Amino acid sequence: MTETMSDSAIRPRKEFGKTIAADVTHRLREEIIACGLAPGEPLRFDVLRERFGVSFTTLREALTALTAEGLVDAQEQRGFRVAPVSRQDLVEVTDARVLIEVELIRRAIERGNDDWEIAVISTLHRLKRIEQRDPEHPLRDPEWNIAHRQFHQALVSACGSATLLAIRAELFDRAERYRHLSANFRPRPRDKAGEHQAIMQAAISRNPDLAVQLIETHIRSTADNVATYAAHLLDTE
Amino acid sequence: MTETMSDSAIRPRKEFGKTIAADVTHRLREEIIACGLAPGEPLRFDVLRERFGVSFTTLREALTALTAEGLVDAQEQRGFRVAPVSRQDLVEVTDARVLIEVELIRRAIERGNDDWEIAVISTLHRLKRIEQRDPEHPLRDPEWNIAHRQFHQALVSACGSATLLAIRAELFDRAERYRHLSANFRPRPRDKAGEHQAIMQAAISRNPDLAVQLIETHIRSTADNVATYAAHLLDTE
DNA sequence: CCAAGCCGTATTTTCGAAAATCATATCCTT
DNA sequence: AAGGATATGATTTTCGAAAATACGGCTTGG
Repeated sequence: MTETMSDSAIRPRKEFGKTIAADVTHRLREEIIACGLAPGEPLRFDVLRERFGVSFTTLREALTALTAEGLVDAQEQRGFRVAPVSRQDLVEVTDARVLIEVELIRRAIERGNDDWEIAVISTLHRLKRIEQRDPEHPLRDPEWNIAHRQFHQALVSACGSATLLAIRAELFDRAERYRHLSANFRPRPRDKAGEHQAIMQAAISRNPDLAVQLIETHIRSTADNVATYAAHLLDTE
Repeated sequence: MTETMSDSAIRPRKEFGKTIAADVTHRLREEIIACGLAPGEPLRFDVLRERFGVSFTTLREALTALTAEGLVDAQEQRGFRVAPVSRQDLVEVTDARVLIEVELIRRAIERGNDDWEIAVISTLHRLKRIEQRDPEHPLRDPEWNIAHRQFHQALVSACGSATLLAIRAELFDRAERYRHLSANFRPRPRDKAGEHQAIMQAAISRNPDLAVQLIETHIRSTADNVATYAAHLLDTE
């Protein structure tokens, strides 16, 4: 009876109705995206078992799921490692994102209703609010990352295709890892707040061509930034 | 010493260097695509364990991988089932395929070299050869399915993006399942051989606009066929 | 000195039993 | 008799031990 849903003493909280494997998958994904586990780093079972407090099999399931998402690299019979990064991969992910996101923003603008507009506006509002706390290093703030993800998610959420949304989400995660990779070396962030604001306005005022152009620029210039400031990490691999 | 690599007496062959889990994933994928396991059907461990001769954990890993591919549906704490089919899902998969495949065929035509042309021509040749064996029911011939997959794969293989190729392959598999779903009810196949031939010629003669148009028609008319002849299976779910 | 094969160790992969969770039928209470 | 709690059986989920496989150093023969 003293057991509420969040006896978050230490680790072993686990949301109701969810499997431990799904929980570990989620936590591992976050760590890899945040580059707490470096690209190319071997993922040894002993170490992970210690860190997450679960058994071999459960870990294996999580690693298999992340392999399908492109965040982990399975080397059969020789274990897993964090998916390596490369300039080529960055280019591919960026291109794929542009292709898909551009299409989805068009569909969303065409189909979005009141709820969609409200979601776009409110997620941007929260993002800006959080941004004010530390305008210099937003990427270091986990809450900013969540809010940022949710804003971009909201923008395309009305596109009408769960299939394409799932693919988009996967590519977004892979791109976010590259952003984190370069975050420590980037001198100062460019005017992201302004860009997000402009995208929101183009979307809400139902101007698909402008929105598409802004989104494409947003994605490509972020990738260019990564390629510049993480160059030393991309060429060695 | 009598043990060569293919002592394919019964089941337990396993390619060198591969894990059992990867093998089971592959076999399960094929069965689901061929609708040997019906859409929506519960995937009980006891049954699968019997059928594939592996343990709980190995099965779980395979099911997790297929869940990420959209062929299996995980219901946390309540097991797995074959991903259900629906008209909506068919439309989404078709749309996504057109979006991506159209882009990839353009890139492949622009970048393809001699090896690419040879691959396209030879995979089509093999497909036609196999097709002659049973022109009425090609889908029932596993070899035709493989050859068909390889021809479409070859067409886009020179696109230069492993990322997009992986996404394309996933969508192709999901679409192929729908084709098998309606195969038993389709009166007679339309002129697929001719369509493939035309696509090949447009690609090799480096006519991207024509190739794109043919591919889009090819994909959409296949989907329309499915929607028509598997209607009773799509509306009930 | 080098190459090739071999052995011991480190690590992954697989298994089946045990724990956790869900679904169903049963039994109270009102 | 209806509604709700509870026990029971079926099924999934998790675990750690055991088997399989890869890695690295060592020896041996040329």
